[in-house]
Amino acid sequence: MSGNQRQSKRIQTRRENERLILEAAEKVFAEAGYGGATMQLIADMAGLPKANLHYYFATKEELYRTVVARIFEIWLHAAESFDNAPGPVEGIGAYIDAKMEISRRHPFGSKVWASEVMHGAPVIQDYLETTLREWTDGRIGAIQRWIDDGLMDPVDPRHLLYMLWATTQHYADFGHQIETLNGGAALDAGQWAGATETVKRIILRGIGAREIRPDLAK
Amino acid sequence: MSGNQRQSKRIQTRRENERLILEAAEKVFAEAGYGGATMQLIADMAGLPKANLHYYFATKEELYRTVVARIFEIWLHAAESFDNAPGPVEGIGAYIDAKMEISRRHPFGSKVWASEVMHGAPVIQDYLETTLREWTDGRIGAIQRWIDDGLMDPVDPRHLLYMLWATTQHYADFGHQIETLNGGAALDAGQWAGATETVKRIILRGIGAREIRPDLAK
DNA sequence: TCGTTTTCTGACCGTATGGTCAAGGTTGAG
DNA sequence: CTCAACCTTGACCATACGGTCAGAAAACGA
Repeated sequence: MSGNQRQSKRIQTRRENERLILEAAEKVFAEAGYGGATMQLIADMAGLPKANLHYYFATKEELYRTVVARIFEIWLHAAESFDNAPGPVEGIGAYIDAKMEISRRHPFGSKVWASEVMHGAPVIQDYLETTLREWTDGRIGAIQRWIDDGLMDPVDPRHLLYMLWATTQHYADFGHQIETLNGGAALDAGQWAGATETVKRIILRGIGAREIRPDLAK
Repeated sequence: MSGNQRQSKRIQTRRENERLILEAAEKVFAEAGYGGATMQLIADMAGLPKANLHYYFATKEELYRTVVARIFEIWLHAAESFDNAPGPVEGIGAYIDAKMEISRRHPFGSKVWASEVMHGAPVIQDYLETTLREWTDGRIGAIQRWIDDGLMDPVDPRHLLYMLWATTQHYADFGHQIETLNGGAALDAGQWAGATETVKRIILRGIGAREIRPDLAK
């Protein structure tokens, strides 16, 4: 209860409002698209007057950029699960787990990202050409090393990555379709686990991923 | 050169204009989203005055509905390749071929469909609940029969279908990202073939699909 | 307490959009 | 040729949107 770390009320309010706005914006951009989203709708959902949004974010595009950048951060963080794995079973398995978890917990963010890329990545083209390309090249190298080490079949690493992205993100981006085909109900915890297991199993078996067996190592 | 099948000029012009409008609309809706698309932009791309669009399609929404319905037709047609296949190798293989071909030849349509579903399917919810659900249930039955006949591993057919949709449509919907990671160039014919083969191989192997061997049949 | 900085907000503005309309042009059957 | 049905289009309209702004309110340092 002491005064340690007490934030000034100004900073506290600023953070809280920015959070409210960004969460509302993420949802509205995801559900209506950039063109269909209106500042008024975002303001209403955040519980703030529209003019207040423009106080924190000068323009609609700036707000959108901030939303997309935050999503990219989450994406990058999940990508770390790929690293430092001894083989494809651990690395790709953990990556699928992480990306399925993102689809489940951040469906709006995933949709905003998908929408952005589908429309030609007008605001994050530079991310694609720098950070994403570097990350991709690095992971391609890792996969190739696993292939060379005989830990999996020789599969084009690039297309394998695309498959991983596609299958995991599908559960967020096409969640509405999946929900409809599920009788109108969202997937429950067990169904999410089943989806994750099925995806992991098909892909790991499909690439002929082999467990590392230390007893066979020289 | 005879007059057989000569269309009256009126009908001819009507068809041509509707085609021009629908093609332009598909592209604009795909690139800008429903909210971002404007009738003026579509009109310019079709080479017609805006008022003329409203003569053929009363409202923006009606034009959009028509575009989406056309895409669904293509989708359904490709789905036929699943049928009458003796086993998963032929059925799923042909389906992947067909869907990859759609992604390649109709990227705009695929994006419009994806966008529509991502936004909660406001105009095609009835399709999802009727035609798509029936088609899906039928295919789930076919897959289950293959499993029962020992032609593939016991895999949840539902998630397998989602994987097929996700991986194939990804090449259209996320084509811009793939292009960027491909050094800024669209996939050439060889790369498309490589993608198709990789997807087919990983999935068919992943589900343990076995060729039918007539010599082993009773 | 006082003055300054930051935050908040209703009212307002210019513009772009979906849609309308009336008048003129074109086509084709009788 | 005639006339009705159909097609085309520039000009127009109401609305909704992103963005602005002046002034009130709150927070803060001294």
